Amino acid sequence: METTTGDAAPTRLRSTPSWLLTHTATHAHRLVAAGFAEAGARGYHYALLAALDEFGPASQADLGRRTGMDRSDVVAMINELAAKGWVERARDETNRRRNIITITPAGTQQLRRLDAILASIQDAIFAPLSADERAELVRLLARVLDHHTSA
Amino acid sequence: METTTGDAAPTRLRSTPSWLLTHTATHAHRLVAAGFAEAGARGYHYALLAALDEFGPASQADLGRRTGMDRSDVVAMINELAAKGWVERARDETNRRRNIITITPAGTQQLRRLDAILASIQDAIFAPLSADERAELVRLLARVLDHHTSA
DNA sequence: CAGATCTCAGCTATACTGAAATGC
DNA sequence: CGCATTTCAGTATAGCTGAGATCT
Repeated sequence: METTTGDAAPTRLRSTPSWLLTHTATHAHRLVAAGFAEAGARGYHYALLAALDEFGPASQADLGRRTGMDRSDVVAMINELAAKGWVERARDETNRRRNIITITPAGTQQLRRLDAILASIQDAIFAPLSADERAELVRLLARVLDHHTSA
Repeated sequence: METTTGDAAPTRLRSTPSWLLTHTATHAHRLVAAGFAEAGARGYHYALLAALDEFGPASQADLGRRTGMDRSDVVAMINELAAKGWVERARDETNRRRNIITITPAGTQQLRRLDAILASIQDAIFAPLSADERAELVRLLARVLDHHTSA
């Protein structure tokens, strides 16, 4: 049997935007996590590699701010990424409180692999939406997110 | 300092629908959980009370299917709801494997309280969207959810 | 000294699995 | 017997807190 079959949800829930949001997010998260797991990665890995690829070497605190991750989760994830050889951690000699995290060539390769995986999973998740609808969804969600982060 | 301030996220993340989805869901979830906590409740409580109110007395298995909750989480949450006097648990004598869960008058009252709390939190979460946009968001999310549940 | 950074230990909630007990 | 239901014990992950060590 599937996660949920038949039996409609209460209309109170189905008409509550945040309920729809958290439930679709749960389904999406499950699919993304499963896809990444086959490549030996997690969602957090992708977020960190993407930030390093786009903005260049950065401190762990910067990475946390960029990706919305907690400082202690960044520590743990950089440990994993470094163990797999996807990033390198070096002390910043100009400010010795900091580590400078750099993506390696192998890390860049892994990022490309994850890009491909993620793209196909997005298609699976949002299959019932047209390209225009998907873009509209992105626009609406980005507006809501900005409201809560740039406040 | 806030959860996230300044520092833009990588465009790879900001243009990935499922990333926007899970992050907005996280913010929404945090606000809802905080609001419900002040009333001594959780999101799970609301879902169960809403199902009981709309469909009448039901077994725990039914409630799980209606609300998308796991069977073992239903057990734990019904324990809490029963301890607070918001539902009653009785053995179904026509099928003694089952419990029949019934919402109490106090439970109905609590549901109304939570309705009011939830409505005001939705307004806070989706403040940057017009009524039309919010409705569009609900429509798009419902389509995606249906695709993954009624499959 | 205040404040930033990194790290570790540990907590909570969500979502889920496996297995046992009971009953149809 | 197979199957559904309830219950319990336990796991994994995300997100977060507090505290200490180090450095500016």
